[in-house]
Amino acid sequence: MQAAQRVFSQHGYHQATIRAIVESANCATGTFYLYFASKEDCFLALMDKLYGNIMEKILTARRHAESPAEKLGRSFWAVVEGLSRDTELTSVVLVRAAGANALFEERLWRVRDAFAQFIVDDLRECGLSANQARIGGHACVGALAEVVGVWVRSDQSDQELAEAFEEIERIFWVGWGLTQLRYRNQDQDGK
Amino acid sequence: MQAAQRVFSQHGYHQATIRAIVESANCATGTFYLYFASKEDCFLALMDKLYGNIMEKILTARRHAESPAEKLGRSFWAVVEGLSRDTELTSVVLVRAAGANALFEERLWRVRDAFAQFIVDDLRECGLSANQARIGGHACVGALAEVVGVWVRSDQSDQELAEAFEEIERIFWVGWGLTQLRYRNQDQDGK
Amino acid sequence: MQAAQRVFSQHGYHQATIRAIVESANCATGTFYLYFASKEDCFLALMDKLYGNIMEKILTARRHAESPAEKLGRSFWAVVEGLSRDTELTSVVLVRAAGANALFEERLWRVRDAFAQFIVDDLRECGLSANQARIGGHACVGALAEVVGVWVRSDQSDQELAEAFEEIERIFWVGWGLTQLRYRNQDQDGK
Amino acid sequence: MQAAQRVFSQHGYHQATIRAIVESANCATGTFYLYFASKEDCFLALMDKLYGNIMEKILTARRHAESPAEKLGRSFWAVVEGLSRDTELTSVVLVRAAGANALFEERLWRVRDAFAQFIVDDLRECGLSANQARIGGHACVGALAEVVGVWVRSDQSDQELAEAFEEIERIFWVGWGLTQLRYRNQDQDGK
DNA sequence: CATGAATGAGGTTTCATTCAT
DNA sequence: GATGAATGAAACCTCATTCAT
Repeated sequence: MQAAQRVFSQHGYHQATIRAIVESANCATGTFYLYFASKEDCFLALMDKLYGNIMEKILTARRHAESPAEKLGRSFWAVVEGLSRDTELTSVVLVRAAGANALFEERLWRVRDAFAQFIVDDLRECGLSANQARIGGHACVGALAEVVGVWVRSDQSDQELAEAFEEIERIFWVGWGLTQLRYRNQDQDGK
Repeated sequence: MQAAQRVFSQHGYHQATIRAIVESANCATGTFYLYFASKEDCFLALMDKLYGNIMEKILTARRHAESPAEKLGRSFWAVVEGLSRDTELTSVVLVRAAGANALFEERLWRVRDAFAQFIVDDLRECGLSANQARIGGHACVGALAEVVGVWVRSDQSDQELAEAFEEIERIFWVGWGLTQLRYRNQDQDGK
Repeated sequence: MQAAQRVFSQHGYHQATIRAIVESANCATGTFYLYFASKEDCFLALMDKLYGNIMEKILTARRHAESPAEKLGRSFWAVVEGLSRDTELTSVVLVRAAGANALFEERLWRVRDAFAQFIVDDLRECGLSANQARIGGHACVGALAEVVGVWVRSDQSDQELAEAFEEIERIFWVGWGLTQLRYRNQDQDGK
Repeated sequence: MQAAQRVFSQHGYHQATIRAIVESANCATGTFYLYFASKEDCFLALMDKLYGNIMEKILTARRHAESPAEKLGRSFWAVVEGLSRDTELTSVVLVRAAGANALFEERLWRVRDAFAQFIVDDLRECGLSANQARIGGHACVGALAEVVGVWVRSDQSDQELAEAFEEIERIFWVGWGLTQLRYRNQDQDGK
């Protein structure tokens, strides 16, 4: 029934009607309400699904990392993997959620802050100042989100998104004065 | 009558009602429609106001720049000035517009792309590869937008936003291998 | 200022806005209300203008008639003259008034009944039964109104309307068993 | 749900509110929109209902007619039957539709023209000139519509309408020089 | 006399949600 | 569990009318 994400992805939250969702899912209106308490709840479930996926990947990645720099690198690529898994879902959550609803917005920011906080913590452990770390965390999340937004709109391949992330990684690593450890390549090898 | 931005800023586009706007403006419903063709038109006017402001600042700044690097630096700070002039307006356009309406979204991306394009052009002139320039442009816009989003939510001072921009400037300049010329300081002195 | 009839004629009563009327009259909204108490009042004034014209013509025509049959014939042609004088006004009153407003409708019927009553009275004097006279009166008014409606829509010439009236006159006169006295020709000659 | 015709009949198109209609139908506002796309659509459905009824009766009547004169006579009485079936509906369509809306008006004229055309065709076949036939068709439709309008306003019995039609038939048949075949009587006998 | 910005009641329409079947 | 007809609150927008200038 999560093919509601198709409708949200195409029309956005407010333009999407329950009717369109259930038609897309080939079921009746009432059936929708067996699985979701409300339209809002359905959207939140989609948000949670994406963020759950990503957070899980991040946490797994970090468990296997031995240095702060490795944690940073692996977290970074965990996000890429999570976002590029399902373009539609990513589009819904990253692009359609923002101005739709106070609750979505709040949750969206909470998760972006959480992602940023991982980076901030790692940067601190890598020796950067509190200010540099804090700003760097948000800047990095913003940069990633923007290229994902561009990628989602333009229907580029996963490969192109990965290249963009590599360049962002390069910029930030150099900017932060870190030696780049290319965890991404190792991830790819492992696959 | 643009104190409609107050209501949009507080409630977002869809939750904002014409009634709330006119009550906030101490006028009648019909009066609103003397100045705006529709609710959508009103919101677009706010978007155009902010973007007009910023674009004007950028273009002015670029006219006085002599090197690509200077253009890049001055454009960067023009955006800061434009965004920090009016927190409420910035919040409306950057945060509330995204998922509200297909038209807003499209216009929002168009402007973000336009901003990114300035950076891309300058980076190309500075000798970076097409790919690096393109990705760098979007990444930079994303980083700036993110810290503005954080700033807007947290009611920090303009000074704190400026510091964040300085750090972002530093990261990207180093990441791009450019020598930083600190146009911002000169701008500030000039004021 | 009665060029309000232009707007009513083009758009009908409800679709016509005061704004359109005053723009067409090159004056301000307030000025409209110096001459008419309300939109309804303005429309009623147009109705009264047309019916006043016609009624006056009828009464004049009847004063010069010596026999019931002559009264009938002359009344008949007075209506034609009145209606064909100003196509636009005729269109407004005959076509646009009907379903627009209870008051218009009531007045419209009152006048049609008044016209019919002239015919009824004359037919009675010509010896027809009460029933025949009553039905004949209404039928005749209806027939005339219909061809006027067709004429108004099709922008035919006055001559064509006159021909249609002649044929209607012929049908009814024969149907009523009256010898036709061709008062119309005499009217035309007099002009 | 076509008891919306009750409200249209009482108040006319513009004065009739959806609220009044649904209150009269003892249902909710939304329910109205389950069955009609809009207020206009609802009114058009009523128009089509009446005209569909009448047209069907006419076509049936004409199929069983053997001579042009018989077709003419039978068509004539088919209209009477159709109009007198439901006073309210007739009142809505014939009286309330005219000036209410450009679309209604256009459709109203189209149907009146269609009715007139039947008569015109038959008259041609009966040997009348093109001009006589054309004018006669419209005049006849107008005469019928007028007496129906009077009848609707005065709450007379069906019998009185039928008598009026008989007299109109008589006038036009004599006026056209046709021998009257009294198809109506046969219809009535057959019932 | 003339103006036209301001008014605000009231209309149509949408759509998330419910609940009897 | 599944259905979908019914609900009705609430939103946007129009436009005849007023009145201070």
